[in-house]
Amino acid sequence: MRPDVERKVQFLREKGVVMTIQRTAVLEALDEIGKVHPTAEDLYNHLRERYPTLSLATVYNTLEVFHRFGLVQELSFPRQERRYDTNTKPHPHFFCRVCGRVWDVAETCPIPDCPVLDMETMDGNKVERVYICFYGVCEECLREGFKPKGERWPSS
Amino acid sequence: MRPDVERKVQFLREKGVVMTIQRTAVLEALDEIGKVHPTAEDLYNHLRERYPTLSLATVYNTLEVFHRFGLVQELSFPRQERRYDTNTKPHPHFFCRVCGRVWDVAETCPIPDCPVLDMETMDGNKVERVYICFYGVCEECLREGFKPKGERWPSS
DNA sequence: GCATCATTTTAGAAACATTCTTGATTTTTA
DNA sequence: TAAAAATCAAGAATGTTTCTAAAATGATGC
Repeated sequence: MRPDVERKVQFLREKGVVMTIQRTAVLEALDEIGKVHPTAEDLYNHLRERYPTLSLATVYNTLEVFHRFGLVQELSFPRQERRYDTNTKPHPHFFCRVCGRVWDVAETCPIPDCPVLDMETMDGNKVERVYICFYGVCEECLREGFKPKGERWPSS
Repeated sequence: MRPDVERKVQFLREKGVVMTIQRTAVLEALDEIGKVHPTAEDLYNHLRERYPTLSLATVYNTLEVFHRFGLVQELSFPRQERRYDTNTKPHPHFFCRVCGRVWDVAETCPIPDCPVLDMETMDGNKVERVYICFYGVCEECLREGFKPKGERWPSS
């Protein structure tokens, strides 16, 4: 088990969460394919082979637990399944409306420092998190003439 | 009919969109309750009395047309119905995770100028829109001890 | 203004993602 | 290892959004 995963298992145990095979499996799947910001079903498909009796509902329930304990961030885009991000620090995403992929912008193109990202309250409202998302068409889809790449992520 | 609505009716006609009573009604409803960033159902409920035969599907279809022609922006939050915003210019929102309300931040607390908001391309990807959302607990819910206010918007 | 054709609306069915329920299984505790 | 607590699997249920087909409406040409 990767140390990152081990650490999260430990963290959850300390919080009183019963760490079952399934929950650990979802942690590992997130570690393996988390960078694509997978949906619950992506994780389920990734794990079915290894854990044939795992059910999609368990994946959803598990992700809800992880979310409750701050291990994952939920992302929602119009006409898209909910996605999960293991990086819970605020960081901007790019969402390609053609192929439907989502990725972390900072990886490829760092954002200039912006005071907006650090506000803790706004006009009396408590800010717990800031979402920034660039919405548009990715380089690849631009080159390929806006053709969506799969069944899962139709253009909209 | 308010001049704002009139102008949008005109705009859509020029684009070749058949302007029916229903479509105009949805434009008016957006004009009337648009500031709360309503869901399709909110708009439907707002209009049912005036147009008893209007169907929810028509509201959805109509909003899709408006979206296609750039008159509304779709907003999506985890565990929430899709919402529609008549302000299609990028502007930050606040989403209260307790009562579920969404509002425009700029109205109450202007955001400092931020270079991030004006990027047209990022690393070769075409940026068409930038979403910024502050997520947290609103002033009122803080005061009232995190009690959700209605059936429609449970805390999550 | 009327006939024709295209488009839109309605109502309900369907699809889809997500959540809930129940009994079975596993884990924890002692 | 037994009893209690928590979780899981499977499928049913829910809620939102989309689709379908027939009826209604709107546009166009006369």
